[in-house]
Amino acid sequence: MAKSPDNRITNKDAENGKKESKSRRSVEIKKVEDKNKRHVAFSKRKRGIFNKTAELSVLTGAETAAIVVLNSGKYSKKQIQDNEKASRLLKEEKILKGGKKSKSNNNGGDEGGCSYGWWERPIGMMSILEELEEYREAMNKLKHNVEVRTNQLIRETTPSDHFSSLLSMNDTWSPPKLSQGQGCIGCMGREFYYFL
Amino acid sequence: MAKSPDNRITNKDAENGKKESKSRRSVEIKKVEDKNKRHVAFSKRKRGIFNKTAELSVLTGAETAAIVVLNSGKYSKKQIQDNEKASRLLKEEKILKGGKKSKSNNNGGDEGGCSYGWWERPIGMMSILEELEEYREAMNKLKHNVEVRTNQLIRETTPSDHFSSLLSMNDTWSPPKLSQGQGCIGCMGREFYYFL
DNA sequence: GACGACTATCGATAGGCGCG
DNA sequence: CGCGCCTATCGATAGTCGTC
Repeated sequence: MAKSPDNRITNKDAENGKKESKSRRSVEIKKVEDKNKRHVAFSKRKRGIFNKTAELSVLTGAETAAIVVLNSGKYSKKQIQDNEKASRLLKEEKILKGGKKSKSNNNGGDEGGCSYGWWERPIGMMSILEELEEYREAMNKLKHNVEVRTNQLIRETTPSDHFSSLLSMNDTWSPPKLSQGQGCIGCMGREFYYFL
Repeated sequence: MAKSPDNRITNKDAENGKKESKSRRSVEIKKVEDKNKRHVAFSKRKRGIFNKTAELSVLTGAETAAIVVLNSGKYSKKQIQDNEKASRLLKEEKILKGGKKSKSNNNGGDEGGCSYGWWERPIGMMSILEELEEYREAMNKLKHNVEVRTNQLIRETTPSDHFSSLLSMNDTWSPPKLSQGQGCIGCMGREFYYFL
């Protein structure tokens, strides 16, 4: 911070207080209450995380996976208010193979049922992440997919390109299109994308 | 990042002239060959990803998990030996390493053969990520842990603080210290950190 | 309401450097 | 060698506007 060439815009010194400028300004890490803004942030940051995860995989050769599951308000509420209905709903959605136990003891309240983090929920309300076991097969399939495809693409393009296109198909399960990717497994909403 | 002002140096492709800037300069997303640099990048980026993942969880209330597994040389080799196909591939890999111009540096052993991404391996060489099933129980434990602890801390501090401390304990399993966290599950090497 | 595009900023991080 | 700290930059993204 000592020296800075004047060739850059350094008008940051102008104000001390964190007010609002037109764009980003030191975002506090706390639940975004505005549903719309929250969803926008979710989309943007989700993409960012997938990119980062993919990049790490490429750069270091490590196995990386990012899993992001956004509990829709509707879903959460159903789960909270009536676990039986929730179970049925889940089955209808063909997301869960079998019913998971769920307790109905919690606060509810928030429009998204996200008033507190998923890690804080009672054990009875199994996290979606805990269903990972069921996805093992899917992962194998995905791996096979990748193997067959020999996705050379990944080496010629930046991960960002892949993901920006993949991420644009919002919340839709598209098995045949999952050939490209970056060693990243992404889950959005109740749907799962397999980027690898 | 589509377009950039003209006052910036936009050398994305085929830039032979080394920009002598002291710090970061448009890092190309490809395997970092230098082992030391790669590991540094791994540490830094891993931390960054965990932070991001944690932040997303807090901001949107989504369930998020980041899994990063750096293949240690030992493990990879052992795993390879246990599989016929893999074994054969190992030879192939070594040949590849020798033949490739990129590997002429200093690493005879590298990190157990990471010359190509884990997602490219044959199915026989099961990915570490595919062992996720085994971690389900651990995840439950972790969840219980968090539930009991009622980690209020997460709401008063930035995720970064938690993680910087947690990440400092490199590759050591520390169950009792995992109470705080950020809805993020991290795996490093053969050890697993449960940040939630 | 959701998304894409743009812009101004903030945050992440590649290089360095020093320590143990 | 690995890690922490520093600094100069680059990349991610909060706000905003325009479309559908």
